[in-house]
Amino acid sequence: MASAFEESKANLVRRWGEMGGYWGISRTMAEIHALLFVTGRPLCTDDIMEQLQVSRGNASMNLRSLVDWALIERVHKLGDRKEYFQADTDVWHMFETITRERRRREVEPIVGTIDRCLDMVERGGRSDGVDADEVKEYRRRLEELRSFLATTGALFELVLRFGDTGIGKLTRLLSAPAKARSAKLTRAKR
Amino acid sequence: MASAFEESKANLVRRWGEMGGYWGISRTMAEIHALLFVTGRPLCTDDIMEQLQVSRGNASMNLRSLVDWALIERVHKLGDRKEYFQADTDVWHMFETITRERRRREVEPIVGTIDRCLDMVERGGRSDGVDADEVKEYRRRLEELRSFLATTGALFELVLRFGDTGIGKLTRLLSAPAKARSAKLTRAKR
DNA sequence: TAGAATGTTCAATCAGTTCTGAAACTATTA
DNA sequence: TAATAGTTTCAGAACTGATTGAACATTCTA
Repeated sequence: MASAFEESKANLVRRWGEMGGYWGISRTMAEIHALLFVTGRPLCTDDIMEQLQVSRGNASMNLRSLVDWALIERVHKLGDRKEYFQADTDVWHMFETITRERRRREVEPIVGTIDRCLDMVERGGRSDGVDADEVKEYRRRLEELRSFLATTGALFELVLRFGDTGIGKLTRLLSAPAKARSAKLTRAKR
Repeated sequence: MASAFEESKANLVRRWGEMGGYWGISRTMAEIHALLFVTGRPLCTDDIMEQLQVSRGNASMNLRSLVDWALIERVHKLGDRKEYFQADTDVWHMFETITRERRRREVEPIVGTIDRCLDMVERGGRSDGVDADEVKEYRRRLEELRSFLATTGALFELVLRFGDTGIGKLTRLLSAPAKARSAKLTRAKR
């Protein structure tokens, strides 16, 4: 049973699962995703339960989350009542999906909080024995932070706009010596 | 006590702590970092214990981790035996530090695994009843994944090379209409 | 409609992490 | 060297989040 091929896949799944932990993704969710990613063809819940040794409930929950994240999709087979799942195999699309979702969940709330915090010191006015310079410095920091987050956001959108194949070009382009750039860049367009 | 300024800071610290959870960082570690970031001046262990209501042990451990991550540094005051800590307040530098560390811990192992997995199917040879096309497709996927990781790495280094202030320019530049670019870009250099 | 197959939910349990508090340790001063 | 001030370590407590498994819901088939 354990051909080199199978073992290779199993290895990757295991490692991917470990890494999932570092990301906010649960181990099992990451493993399921990896399994679907390496397998290529759609698998059903029972396949997953068997191959990863997890309970039905667990599989069901995590499959749902993955579908919510749009990292996998349900597929149906004619004449088969079971639901099958298959992973998005376009790595760049995966990246877009994950990053967008994470920005929404993690960056946006922070930006909101920063704005609210700036507001507070703004309208809070000159109170107590707070040093005016200290407040000014505080504001500067918050504004820098917000602008940083905005910039990474813009950068992200930009990278996506260059898309799937363009991005390799883009980096090669930008790391090329400045002189060579202008000509190439106008050709890259879109 | 609770001036608008204080409250504003406390808010930010709380939110930052919550977000820390999403990152692999523990809540307290994130809160300490936030506290130092918003406070600006160095604080000692007791300040932190009091303001965040955590135990000495907890504070000590997390301060150490933050120093390990190079997100804060120890400072000493003349005529005071206590250790003080202060946060790196350059947001871009923070970004560099964190991303570099995360790449090392999270991306590199995955790349290693991918290579090992590719090796396995390579030297494993034609075994059992495995479909040759399936293996080929599997290899394609792994290679795509590896190349994706390499590209993001390159992109990251690139962004850093543009540095602190240059990056804002870079994105504005690149999102500008293609025509306007060539002229500006040669000026941006470095 | 019964009953078989499949999917979902959720309370209880389990596993992994973080936190506390006190003891051990280190460095400094008198 | 003893007393003092500060820091680190660590065993267990508390907490958090993941997982199970059984009950429930749904859909299909005869």
